[in-house]
Amino acid sequence: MAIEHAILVSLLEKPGSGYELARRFERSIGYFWTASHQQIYRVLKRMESDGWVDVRDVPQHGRPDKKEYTVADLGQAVLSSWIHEPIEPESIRHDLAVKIRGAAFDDPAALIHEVERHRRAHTERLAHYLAGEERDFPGPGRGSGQGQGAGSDPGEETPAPSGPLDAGRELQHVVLRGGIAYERMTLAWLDDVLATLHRLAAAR
Amino acid sequence: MAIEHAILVSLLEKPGSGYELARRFERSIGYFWTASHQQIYRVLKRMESDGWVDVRDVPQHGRPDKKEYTVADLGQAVLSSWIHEPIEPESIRHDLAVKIRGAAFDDPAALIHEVERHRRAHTERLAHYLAGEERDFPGPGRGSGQGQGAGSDPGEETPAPSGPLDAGRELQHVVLRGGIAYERMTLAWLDDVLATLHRLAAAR
DNA sequence: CTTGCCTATGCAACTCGTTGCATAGAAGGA
DNA sequence: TCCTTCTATGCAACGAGTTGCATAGGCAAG
Repeated sequence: MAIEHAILVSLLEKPGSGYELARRFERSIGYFWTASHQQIYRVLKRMESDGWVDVRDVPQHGRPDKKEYTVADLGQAVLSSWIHEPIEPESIRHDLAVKIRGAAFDDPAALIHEVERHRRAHTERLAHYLAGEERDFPGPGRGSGQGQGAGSDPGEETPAPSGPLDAGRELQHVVLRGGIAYERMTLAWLDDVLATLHRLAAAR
Repeated sequence: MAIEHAILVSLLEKPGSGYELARRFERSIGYFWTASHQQIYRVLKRMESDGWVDVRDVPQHGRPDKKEYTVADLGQAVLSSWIHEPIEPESIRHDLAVKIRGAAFDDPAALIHEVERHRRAHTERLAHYLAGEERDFPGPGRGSGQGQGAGSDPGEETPAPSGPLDAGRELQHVVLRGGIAYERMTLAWLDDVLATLHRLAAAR
């Protein structure tokens, strides 16, 4: 009960075809949700027959036609009611943590390369997020610093360019800051893991 | 291809029944992996018929008999080869982030209670982890501080009580530190989200 | 000119995981 | 006494998600 909602949000932000959705799920939305194109096509078809979205055939020059999906009124309503119903705070599911605990019954040093590989991948992701932030949310106002929560002073309004309709942008930004904080935290933890593995290898 | 491995690790740390495994998955292992008892029973049965684990019937006084599972040689080998094969760095799948972006097309203020609820849940989890750390890993050495990575100086050996066989404990501790860092990061981010929502609500 | 990649959509088969239900004895509280 | 909770195991049905494959035109590099 959730890919539908992610698709609805993405289509509200910008209508598009199944293919385009699949690419978005590799990018901005995919930072916190993944889905393969097969799944997206299947779900879109169901959503269409349920009246959550509308389709429109768009011929293209030199490319296959695409079906552009838009959110229907019913889809809006479904999304709204989902937003209002509470969900369980989710727990992580981290393969690497299982491997680390399993390494106690194998050679811990053998994991060092794997952990370094993950570290590189997360470094890349962080750089990618930061580049996206620089591109889409420039300006000095509230950079994603230490993730210290930016205080909780809702009183002070941003003086100059506080447009009325950029709630969407603000919310996209806070989600992106979450991704950045997650990657930073993960990198620090992986350093901790590496130090521990090295210590164990040295003292074997 | 992973619950099997989590079960193998858990059984290596301590043999037990399906029921006991299910309870562990709500606790220590469940910090980074969840599984319902139905699934555990089903997988255990398959693992047994594949020769990865051995079963032993244990009669009990005043309670239903239980089947105690132990890891067989083949299971050890399977786990070892899994540990040595590389896995993809996983991405998160965070429902709340979808809701937050979706709130742009609904009332952002309506999310405040939900986010506060999540914040409470994560506060509890953090307290739970910290209590577990205090209990299982006391002593001053390397408390889970800012998650700053504890440096990367593998040269310095802990002088006094560096037992030879607590590789398992060390690895359990570093995984727990990961859970703690995750919860701290999440709490900071939720504060950021709350501040953003309040700002938007004030400027609506 | 062939090989491979990009756009674009989709089916079929399978595994993974959740939800709902069932059984059954013992212990403890209302 | 009845109701709930805990231990302990399990089936059946469904939904979610992955993997493999198929089609098909255009474009670019070797």
